[in-house]
Amino acid sequence: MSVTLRDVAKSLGVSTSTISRTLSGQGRISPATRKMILDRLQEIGYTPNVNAQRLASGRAYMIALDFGANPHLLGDMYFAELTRGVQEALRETGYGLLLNATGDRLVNLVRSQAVDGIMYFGGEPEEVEKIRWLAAEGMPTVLITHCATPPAPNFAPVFTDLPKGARAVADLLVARGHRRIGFIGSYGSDQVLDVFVQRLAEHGVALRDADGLLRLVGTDPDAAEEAMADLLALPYPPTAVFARTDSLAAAAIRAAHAAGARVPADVSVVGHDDIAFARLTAPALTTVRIDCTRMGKLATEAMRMLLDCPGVAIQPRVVTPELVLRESVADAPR
Amino acid sequence: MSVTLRDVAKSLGVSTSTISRTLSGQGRISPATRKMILDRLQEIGYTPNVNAQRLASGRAYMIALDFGANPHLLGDMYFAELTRGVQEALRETGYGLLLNATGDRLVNLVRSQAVDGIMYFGGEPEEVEKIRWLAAEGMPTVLITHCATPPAPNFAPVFTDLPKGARAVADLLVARGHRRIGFIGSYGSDQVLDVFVQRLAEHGVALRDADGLLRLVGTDPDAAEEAMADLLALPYPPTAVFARTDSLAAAAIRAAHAAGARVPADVSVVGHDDIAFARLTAPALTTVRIDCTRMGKLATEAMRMLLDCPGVAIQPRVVTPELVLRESVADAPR
DNA sequence: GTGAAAGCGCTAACAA
DNA sequence: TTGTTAGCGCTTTCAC
Repeated sequence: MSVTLRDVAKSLGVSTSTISRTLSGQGRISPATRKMILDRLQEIGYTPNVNAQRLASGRAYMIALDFGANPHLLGDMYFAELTRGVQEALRETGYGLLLNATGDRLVNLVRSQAVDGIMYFGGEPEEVEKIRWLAAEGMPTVLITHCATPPAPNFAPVFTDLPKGARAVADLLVARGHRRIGFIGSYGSDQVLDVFVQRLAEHGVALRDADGLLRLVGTDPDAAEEAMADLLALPYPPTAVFARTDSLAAAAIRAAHAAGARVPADVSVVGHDDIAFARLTAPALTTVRIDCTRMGKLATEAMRMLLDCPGVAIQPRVVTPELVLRESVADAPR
Repeated sequence: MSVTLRDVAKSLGVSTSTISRTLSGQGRISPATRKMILDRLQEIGYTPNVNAQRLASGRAYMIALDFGANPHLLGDMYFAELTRGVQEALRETGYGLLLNATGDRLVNLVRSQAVDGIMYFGGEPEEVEKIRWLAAEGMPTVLITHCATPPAPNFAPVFTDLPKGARAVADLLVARGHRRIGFIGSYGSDQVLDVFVQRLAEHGVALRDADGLLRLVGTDPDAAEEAMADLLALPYPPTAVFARTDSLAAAAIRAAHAAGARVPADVSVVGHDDIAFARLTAPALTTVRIDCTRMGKLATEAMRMLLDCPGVAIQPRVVTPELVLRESVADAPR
């Protein structure tokens, strides 16, 4: 078949272990032999069989990245950006990235030695619990999520400070003179919504479902368009609307146009996530930036800590959302 | 360490090979033992070591998906959708998906037995050549691209019929009465542009750089905004503009708004790719749909053919673009 | 600093 | 139909 370590060893007149050491950098070898081996290896064009390496060493040199059941809730952009961050962090580390191997049960991924650890992106309570259980079973896991979660042995969380972003939006809107504010998005309980409402309350602004200002439409842009139309048709319509995702915000802008309302002159719109498209709406979207690439990087770093320093306690890593001011917010019309 | 096949065999009173056969489905075993083994295995909770399997069988049960140097040219959405398609097709096949392992040289991926085959997404001539070379070297490869390419041993292309889409756009615009048409996007040579211009010519419509109607801005939305502004400032401005990507089209719409031109009443805009956001612009974008999820599926199917039936000639698979009519095109103003 | 040798856990001839 | 046995190609003690 292909050229093996033994073949090479024989042809170089050294033992397999010497070459193995040279390649791994482990154990001492004289600079001379080292150089000789490296040079000859280059010529010969030898490529180690990774499966043999994995079997012998008991390490997979592979990390799994798995997305929860709700990839759409969080959007494709999350996926792309997060993955990019992971890839960048993994580059030149010797680790491979195994994508979304669900279907295999997650447990088997580590048990079968297919991967050394699992990075999981998701936020449902049951998912979080599952991941923590994996960690408790001894598998290195990092959870990328939106809720603060304490670290644990073999477990490192990476999360966003969602409340901070929500507060920033509330502050911005109030500062711009808005008193009548609507919200579009989310299903049931949502940290962003909760904190947003609470912060508004602190400013003396009430955002009540009873006033028709709360439209829990989930993540469907069509529903968001309807919701926005409803909002604008209210006897006393909001002068600003906070949409839970940029897609919903874009839909809201569409609905505003359709209703003949100018954005932001008549109604301000704020999005959330800052996906690539947020700057391409007309007007460009003021939104809360979640740096997913960064999350991917942090997650990967955390995983490498878990792998390289087993037993060492890991600090949770948090990504701070950032308000991105663009064109879709103006002073409240008087 | 963990429980091995030998442990299990011993505890069941059978040989390792019997269990191995049961698990793989290869070779005959009596239904009775088969059932017994499966049941006990369930209880015991045995998980085979994949690296040992891979080493012993010489198969990696893993496929690489690699993106070329231009992930941005083709957009993150391509990435997300394509990957989704691949994942769906891979589900329950027993194959894993190794993402973007470049950094390792592609050749080593197969040589090191890390993967059984490589799916590559990219279109630069040198990339295509590289991939064909890999195939010639005996590595199963599928190329996902935009240019028709003949299949070869170990090589299967999956591509889009870009000319068809370009023609459809030309036909649409002309049918709607447009005679003065601009183009935004692309760097140098681009099949879409070439075919678009030619088709327009067949309709008796000239799209000439000399008239300032050709704006080769690459993929930068900001540049596209400028380009659109320029276009609209022309003494004799176009009544329709075809943008090479949806992002550029969105930028063009923004520029039109800024210039006080109504879309589509004053100027029609057509995009390309139909990314998720195309329906969220205001007005919603008429565009050319490229079904990336489908491409991912087809690519995966092709790869499995390559793997399961080595030596068998593979038909090239082509994805047909589809014109998606939305709101951004209207009859030419008179 | 280097080599010999014993596995890593499984698959797949080959026997039986 | 089932068991025996020899590897798969590498890492890693353990001597020297």
